[in-house]
This record gives sequence, C-alpha cells and structure tokens, in this order.
Amino acid sequence: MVKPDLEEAAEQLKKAVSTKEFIALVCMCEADYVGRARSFLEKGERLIIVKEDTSFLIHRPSGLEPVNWQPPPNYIGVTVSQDHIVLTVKRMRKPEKVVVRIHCVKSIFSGRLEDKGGFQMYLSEKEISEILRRHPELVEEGFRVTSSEAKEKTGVVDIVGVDANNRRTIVEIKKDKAGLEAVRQLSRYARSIGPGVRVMLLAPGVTKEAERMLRRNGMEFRRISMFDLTRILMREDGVEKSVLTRYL
Amino acid sequence: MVKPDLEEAAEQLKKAVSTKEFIALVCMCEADYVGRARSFLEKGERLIIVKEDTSFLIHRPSGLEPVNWQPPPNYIGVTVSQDHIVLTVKRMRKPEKVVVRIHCVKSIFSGRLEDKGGFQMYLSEKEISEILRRHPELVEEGFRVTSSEAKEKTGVVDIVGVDANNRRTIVEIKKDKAGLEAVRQLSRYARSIGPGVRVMLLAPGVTKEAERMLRRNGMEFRRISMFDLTRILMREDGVEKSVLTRYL
DNA sequence: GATTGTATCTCGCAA
DNA sequence: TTGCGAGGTACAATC
Repeated sequence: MVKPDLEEAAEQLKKAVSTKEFIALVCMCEADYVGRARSFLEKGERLIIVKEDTSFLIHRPSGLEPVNWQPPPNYIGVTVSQDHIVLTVKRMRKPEKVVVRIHCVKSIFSGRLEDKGGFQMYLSEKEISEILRRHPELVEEGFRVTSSEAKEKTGVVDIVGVDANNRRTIVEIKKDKAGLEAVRQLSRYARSIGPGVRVMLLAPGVTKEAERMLRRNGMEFRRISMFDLTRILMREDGVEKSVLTRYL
Repeated sequence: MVKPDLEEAAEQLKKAVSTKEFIALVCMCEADYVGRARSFLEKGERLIIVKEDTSFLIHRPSGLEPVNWQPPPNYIGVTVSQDHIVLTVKRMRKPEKVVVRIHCVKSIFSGRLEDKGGFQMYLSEKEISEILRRHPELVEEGFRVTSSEAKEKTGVVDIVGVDANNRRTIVEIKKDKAGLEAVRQLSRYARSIGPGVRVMLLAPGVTKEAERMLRRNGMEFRRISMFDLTRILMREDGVEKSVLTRYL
C-alpha cells in the first residue's frame, strides 16, 4: 500500500496511459459524465480502473456495478492542475465522455498484466442448445433435430426439428425460469413460422403468468434438468468432475 | 506498488475480509464459477475486487466487463495452502459460487473507503418524463398531463394525458433511437388500455422497421430534441452550465 | 454502421 | 420471496 503524493501519481499515470498499461487507482475523486445522459458524482473515495484496451471504470466501495464507466476504445487524457489531476476519458466512436478530478491518491498500481489464460463457459444457453442437438431424446422421445440456431425473420430459434409424428417443432431454451418475455419471443417465432407447428419451451421452470400465456397460445412447456445436462457434459467433454461436483 | 510475499498477502486478506474492508488485488490467479452456468478461467494476471458489501469482481487486463463476479451478499472465505491462497465467494441467497486460487500477488490494497458523495443523473428516461410533465407543450400544443408513470397491467406508461381535442393520449419516451422492442412495448400498453386512445412515441429517432410497425398499428412518432430538454434543465435546476455545455 | 437479440445480465419496485 | 420491467445496460451476430 503506497500513498504517493499527487505529483508522483500524476507522473506514473501519464506514463502508464501513454504506454497503455493497466491502472488501478484508489483515490478521492469526483466525476462528471456527459453522453446518453448526464451525471455528476460528488467527492468520495473510489477505485478507478483503466485497462490496456482503454476500458474505463469507477467503482464505489459498495455495489457490484460501476458508478461510471466507458467501453473501449477511448481517448485517455491526463492533465495536472494545482491541487488535482484531471483524467479525461472520451469514447472514440460515440459522443460520450467522463471527466474525473482526482484530489488525493491512496494507492496506485500500474503495469502490464500477462493474461493468456483461456476462459471456458459451460451450460450457457448456447451450450445447452448444443447438448440437446447431440441428444435430441432429451427434448422428447422420437424427436429429431433438423437445424439449430435457425434464423427467422424475428430472431434466432434455438432448435428446429420434427417430433415422432413428423410434425415440425420449434424449441426455445431458457437457462433460468422462463418469464413473460421468453413467451413473447417464442410467440413471435411461432407467428412468423406459421400455423401447424409445435412450439416447445424448455426451461428449469416457468412463472405463473408465463405459463398461462403459453397455454393460451397453444404452446408447450417442458422442464429440463440442469443436473442431467451436467452429467452428460461430464461424460462427454471430460470436464473435470471434481470441479463440477464440488459445489453440489 | 508493493509486491508482498504470499503469506503476508494472505494475512492482509484475512484481516480485510473479516473487517469488511475494500480490497483491490492484482495477482496471478485462476477461477472456477459454478451456479447458473459453469466456467473455468485459466491462470493469468488480473485485478480482483472485494467490496465492503461483499460484492466481488475479477477483471482481466482488457474488456469492460468482469470475467467473473458475484453480486452481494456473499460469504467470503480465505484459506491458505502451501503455494497459493484460496478465495471463496459464495452467494447467500442463491446457489452460486466462485473459487479463486491466487498464486502470486503483484499489488494489494485494503482499507475502508469513505464515500458519501451523492450521485445525480439527469436526462434518464425518468428525468425526461418529469421535464415533459412540467412542460406538456413540448409533447404537443394543447396537451395536458393527467398522470405520469401510470401502472398498466403490462408495465408502466411514461405519461398519460389528453390532447387539445380532449382525446386520451398515452406517451412513451425513449432516450435513444427507438427500436422494435420499444414499439412492441407500446403496442402492449395500447392494447391493454383499449381502442380510441392516441399513442405517441417520443424519441430522438426511430429505426426503419420500428417506424413501419408504428404506422401499421396506427401510432405516432414525434421527435424530441435532447438539446432543448437540456436547455430547460439548465434554466430550471441550476445545473452547472459549464459542465453541461463543456462537452457539446 | 445500423439493427436485433442475448446475458452467470444487475437493479429496483411491487405484489 | 418472486416476478417483471428498465438500463448511460454491454456485447455479439447479422444485415
């Protein structure tokens, strides 16, 4: 934990910005945002982050979400006044900017971070869709997939196939309990595809209103167990079993 | 910039967690997430944040969004193994957790941050709605507001009023260019309120498809200028003029 | 670049 | 607690 004086910090900041280093700065600051809306953040102690791609964030001591932010790419500017540093973050492609006045630095880190580590996510909606494509019997006995991620006028249908009676069937997957918005989306697909098509919603659950709307529109709900899908994943993808089960 | 050894860091971490201090930790780490989905993040250098309310974030050196996170409230655990620290973040109300293995600490800050600064946002949709309520002539000559933020079955209508001919009129405000979703939402409102009602969409712009759908449903579009609204705000709220205009 | 739909969305509000 | 809509949503895919 360092507490450099303002001038030192300004020098380090300037150098870090010019060489596109990662910056984490704990400081007393205030911030103005102008762009899609306007906001003013009064003085307080926060964590400021400037990433190597110029992504920018201000985090308050509480709350998951940043209070101010700016997606890359940005122009980053550092200027020094008598009693404070001014950090300017201006988006390149859109009329948005954040101006931060830094009054007192409690801690500053800057440097290049080495991060080549892969990131893999399982059981996102897309993943589930891929598992079901490999195991259509989990949708329904006798179900066959004809296409997945099929583009319709109104969007992308997760899975299109035919049931045991050769009836065209579209399947929408939700990873969490399905709500009204999911059913609305599905209704749009159904309408754009036309009548005579079975429509199924697969999810771990439905809200009451959503289920009512489903039935009103002649669509079906089928519960899927994330646990079953996980077991299949473990068997097929060699996902480290210990990690998957550790939590359950 | 400090580079404490692992043991020191572990001690500081433990103390900081137990006293609910704010933590910013630059380190080599790997992370597993299990919950709504599952993810594995291989070794790399990142910034780990633990906030005073137990909000948790891992940021990679690039990209605006965190690669792993956990909304509060969480149980936070710190344990030390031979060659690494294990940080466990487990949500209290939901079956989700992140496990981080920390191998090498490049910088660590912990402490209580004092942040009582107010945060005020202007020209969000709600703000615009309030300005229009004070200045109904901006909606249309002769327009009068009867209620705002009126709850309908399907959601909240921004403004309800009557036009110069005493015809009931509902107004939906979009801060950005209005797309299909905005029109769908408005259609739902219109349907739930019933026929014979004027429906207006106020926004700085509309997409082509959205405008077509608007017309098909007999609804109206009216362009509003954020600039005009800003001028009104400046006049009324005493918002610091320099800040508002600096950017434009 | 404009438009659209998804998200480990998060968050707040209301029933 | 659950359900649902709003967001400076951000982001990827697609036109």
